[in-house]
Amino acid sequence: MDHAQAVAVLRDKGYRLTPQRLIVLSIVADGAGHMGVDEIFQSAKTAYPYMDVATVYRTLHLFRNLGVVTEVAIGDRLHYELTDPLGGHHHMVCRVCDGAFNLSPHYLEEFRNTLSQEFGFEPDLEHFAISGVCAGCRDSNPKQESPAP
Amino acid sequence: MDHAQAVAVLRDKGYRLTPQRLIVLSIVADGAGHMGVDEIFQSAKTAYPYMDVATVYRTLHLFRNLGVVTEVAIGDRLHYELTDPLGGHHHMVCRVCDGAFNLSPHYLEEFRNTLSQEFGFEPDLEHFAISGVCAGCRDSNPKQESPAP
DNA sequence: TTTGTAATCGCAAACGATTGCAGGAACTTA
DNA sequence: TAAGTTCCTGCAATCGTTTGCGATTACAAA
Repeated sequence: MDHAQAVAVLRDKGYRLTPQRLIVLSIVADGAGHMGVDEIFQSAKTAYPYMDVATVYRTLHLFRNLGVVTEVAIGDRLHYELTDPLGGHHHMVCRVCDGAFNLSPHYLEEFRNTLSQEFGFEPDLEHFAISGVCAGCRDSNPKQESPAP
Repeated sequence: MDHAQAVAVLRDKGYRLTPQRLIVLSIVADGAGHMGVDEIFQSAKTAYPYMDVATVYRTLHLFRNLGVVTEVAIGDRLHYELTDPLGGHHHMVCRVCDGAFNLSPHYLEEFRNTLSQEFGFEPDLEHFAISGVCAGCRDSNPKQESPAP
């Protein structure tokens, strides 16, 4: 999905091409993946000072429902990026450094098949992030605060 | 984990046994799993009218960090239940009917091993819910609203 | 180009969740 | 049992996100 394709999707579905939507789209498209809402909002405000944060949220939700952007939970905040046309990738997010790493969907397919066959449950595995600790932080960082004295 | 064990954990770690904490603990222990915060708060307020919702949140987070309760995301709301002493189970949550179904951890172990071996990434798969559509809703409910005309 | 109309926006209020602070309560020690 | 200290609570302010509403604007049709 690129900028032009996204505009075509909006027009084809009958949604208006407002300056606000085009600005948000450009920001997400030009950003280097995983953009937070406030990051997008601040950037949009410099391009269009009357921009309201509610509009940013509404626009991102519209884009998400149209499949134009993909929503990724990093920590407890949602981030957005242009949808990967090849069926997408998943994310591994380190809870120590907040770094995000891409993961091929291949690794989840077997799990999906098991759930579907054993329980008849169809999981939404398209866009979700797996929390954990990355190799770098695991090897160097002593930070913890869980079930321990 | 039962009520008495939870109290022992609090005392052993040096946390105070306040009425508020004991009330929240009893409510979660007596509830039939997956209790929402407001559900817990309303119930606590009848037992102790001065109870504040901030205290409920602080108490639940403390219990979660101590491993006394398990936090489960259902929809976009967090729910709580006493931690399963057998290492816990996961949840499959239907996004149509919001029903929650337990899932043995066995189904995630293979996935965990793959991530650890291939990427050195240690995922937090202890307490998370898999969103999707359950067999009942899949077979009967026509509700949808995604990338379509 | 002008007009009509429904989609969309900005604003402000509201919501669930979190945090700072000062008073009060639980536990320890004597 | 009484006193001291630290933790914990209630309150209120705040944060990020969502929603209702009247005003504005993009687009279609004349």
